[in-house]
Amino acid sequence: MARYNATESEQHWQAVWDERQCFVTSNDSARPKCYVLEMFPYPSGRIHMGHVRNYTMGDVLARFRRAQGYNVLHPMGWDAFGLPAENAAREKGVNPRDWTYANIDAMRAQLKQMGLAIDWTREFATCDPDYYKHQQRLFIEFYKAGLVYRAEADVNWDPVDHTVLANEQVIDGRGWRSGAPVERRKLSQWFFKITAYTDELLNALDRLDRWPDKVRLMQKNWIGRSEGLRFSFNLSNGETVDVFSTRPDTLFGASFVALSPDHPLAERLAKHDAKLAEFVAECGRVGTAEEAIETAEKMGYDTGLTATHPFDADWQLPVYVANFVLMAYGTGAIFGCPAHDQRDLEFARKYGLPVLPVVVPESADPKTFEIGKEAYVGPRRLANSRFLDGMDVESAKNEVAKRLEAQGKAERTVHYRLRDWLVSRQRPWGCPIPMIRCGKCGLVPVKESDLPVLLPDELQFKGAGNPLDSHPTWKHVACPQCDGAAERETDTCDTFVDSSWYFARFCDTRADGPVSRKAADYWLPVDQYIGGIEHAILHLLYARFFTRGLHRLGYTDVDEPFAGLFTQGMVCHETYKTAAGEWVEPVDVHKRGGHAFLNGTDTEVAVGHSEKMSKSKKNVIAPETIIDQYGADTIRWFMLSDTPPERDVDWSAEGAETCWKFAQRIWRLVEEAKDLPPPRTPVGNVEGAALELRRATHRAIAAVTDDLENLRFNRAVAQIYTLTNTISAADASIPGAIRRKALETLVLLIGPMMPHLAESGWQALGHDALVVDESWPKADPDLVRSDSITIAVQVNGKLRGTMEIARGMEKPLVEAAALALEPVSRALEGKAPKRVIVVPDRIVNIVA
RNA sequence: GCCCCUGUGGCGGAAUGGUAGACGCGGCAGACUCAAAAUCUGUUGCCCUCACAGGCGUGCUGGUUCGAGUCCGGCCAGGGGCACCA
Repeated sequence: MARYNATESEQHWQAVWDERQCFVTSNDSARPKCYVLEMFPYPSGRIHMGHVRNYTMGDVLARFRRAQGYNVLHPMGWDAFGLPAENAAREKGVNPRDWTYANIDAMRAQLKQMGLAIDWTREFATCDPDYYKHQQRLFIEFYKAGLVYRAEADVNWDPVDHTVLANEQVIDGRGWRSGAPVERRKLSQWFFKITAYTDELLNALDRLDRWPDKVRLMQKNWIGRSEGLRFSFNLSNGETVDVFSTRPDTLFGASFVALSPDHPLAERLAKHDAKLAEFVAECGRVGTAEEAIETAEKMGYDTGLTATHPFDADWQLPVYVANFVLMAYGTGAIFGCPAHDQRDLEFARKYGLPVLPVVVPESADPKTFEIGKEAYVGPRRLANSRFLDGMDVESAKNEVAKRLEAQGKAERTVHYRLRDWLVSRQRPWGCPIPMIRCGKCGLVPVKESDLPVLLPDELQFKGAGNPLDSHPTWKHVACPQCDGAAERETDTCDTFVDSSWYFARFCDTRADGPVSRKAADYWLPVDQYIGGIEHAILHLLYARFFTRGLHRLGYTDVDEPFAGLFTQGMVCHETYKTAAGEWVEPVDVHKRGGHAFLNGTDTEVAVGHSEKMSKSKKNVIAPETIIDQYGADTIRWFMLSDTPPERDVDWSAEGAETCWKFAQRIWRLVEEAKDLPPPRTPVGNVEGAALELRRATHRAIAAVTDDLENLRFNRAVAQIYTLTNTISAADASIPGAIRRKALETLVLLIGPMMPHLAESGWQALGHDALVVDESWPKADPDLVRSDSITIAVQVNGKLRGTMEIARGMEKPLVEAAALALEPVSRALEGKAPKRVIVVPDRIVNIVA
């Protein structure tokens, strides 16, 4: 019997699918649509296991939906702008464009080897002028619609990548790519007005019911809505200062007012107060890095001013400038209530300010309750608060708001953590921002007829700074309005802009405008989006915002780009380290008796935790080596087996071997079944073992279908193993036609997961058509549920036996049968049962 | 610090409040083989037992229930997100 030759078979079927254009998708079909999308890759040069896992899942779903009769859109493209190309340019002297397109060619070939059911006619890269010209047009349209603006702001400066970063791109005070501590700089930059949609982005999360709760929660926290009261204090110098508080109920516990060092009032006061100026300057020097913030002590400067308590004209509070008050949140000023806010407490202790509890826990006595090192932030009753005494926190908040509003001093407001999206990057390998700065006319968009603003062919990467800025001619242009000498914007778009609308472009990649309304109406939203959890905030939030922008501009009717989201886990692998502490690659390691050694030696290496595959830990397995050895179907099967798709999976050589053996096993079954009579051959009455095989087949169809619908690939795999075992065990007593039918069903069921093997098997079984053109098998409900079932019999909740009964058997009969069981009477020890609970077709529990 | 998630055999993991451990890996025993690989068959949570029969088991601890891996409370451990956001 010939072994299954995966390499040969896979090349063959990929060529066949290609020739017959099996996966080229029409925008015009009577079939229901299904848009399946995986997050498109950055063209680093080669695919990694994370890609394999991601694209396998999407491919299974795309093929499954296709077989179910959907018109499936499953495209692929390249997130092709970004820093690695610039780094390659700097290190190797290549052109970033050439480097990028060469990488795309290499990765496309690798993806094709995986046998993905992708419509390659829709492929594009974000660095294609034909893509970014539309992005430039969108930028201008967003600008005209008031969704883009330029402003001076404190920005996050990455000193290694020499660019500014969005808030979302600062992780623990460090740049998301470089890992360098981010510095604060005041610069004039371009922003997308994502805050125009804050409420919508927040509220719509509730309707994204096919998104993971975790991602929705992360976005919710990121947007960070808090309701509170904004009100003003009268100051001793005749001015007023606005503060924002979510806890106005604690107003009688106030012991100071604090301004941010960046507050306009603080800056004004500093002009006449050298010590204050020095204090403000020092606050500015403390970085935003995590350590800096954690270790930074609460520091304040007493301005000498006082603020009058809103409810007591005789009550004066000192006004400080304090380093822990952020200008960017709320009003940049607070009232400090040390008893009920940890930061205020630390500040008050340091500067000897009063700490008066005004909310007291139920268990405590208001007269003796004291605050120690921890502020009390719990619920219960107001105390020491005049007209608020005895109220609960919520009522007190309302009462304060009501009274201050009546005085015209306050307003109930909502504040958010979310800031506008800073999109300018001082990088040359990105989509040029299509704006021109004219001395006379100010900021002027590039004329539509002048789009695209193309990147120059050659860029000089010598020295620091943006090569677009230092290019001899590129930035010098005539003003589109006055025709005078003007300069181009040399900043480019954050690459997250590129990925914020690519899914809409896929709907019609030949559209004259950025997005074809007709195609978008047909395809959007994406039915199932699949990618890594690391994009839970950045990419997914930006894409949600951008889709709203597209809606406003009339390109689409939808607000939410991704109706279904699935976040897959990472691919991990064991790590190996020598005694000297150097990482060792898995290919250089072999295992013997539970220990690992360097190949060809007896030098033991330490086996470390399984971690995400990374170059630095040298625990990367290149997918192409696995595909070369076992074929794409094996690696695909591995990615689907055992581990639930949302969890991290451990790659293992043994596991890959197992998957390969399973492919061979299927092939053996096919070879053995070749000469069996076709499934339609009359077999007379089907009963006994033959009926059981038929039932097992239909149960498998039902189960696999249900599991694939819900992306439970690991369970679908288990169901397929079960059916395979049943088919293997079926002997010659079962009519050949029924055995053959079972096997053919198995071949169709593995179609989405191991598509090449399925085609080979289908062909070997005598079919002329392709599996990709076959319909998904349908389970017969009558065969899925059997007539007799095995139910459990418990005594006092303990299993004492099982019995096989007819489905739907009447309760009294079931009860009698259960009581007649020998283990039951033994457990009862002659006692009469107190009560018998019969759950039809499920269980009997006898209470003794 | 705040918020969230997860704890099940040697391992990956199954299990609408109803027979815990499906399926896979690994182990053990056997068949085939001169032998090995591959393949096939059986077996495999732990304890006691020759066996039958028992007992114990889903991080710990209470509770709800005829019945809890699943629901509720408290703890412990691991992971993730946010982090001077008033």
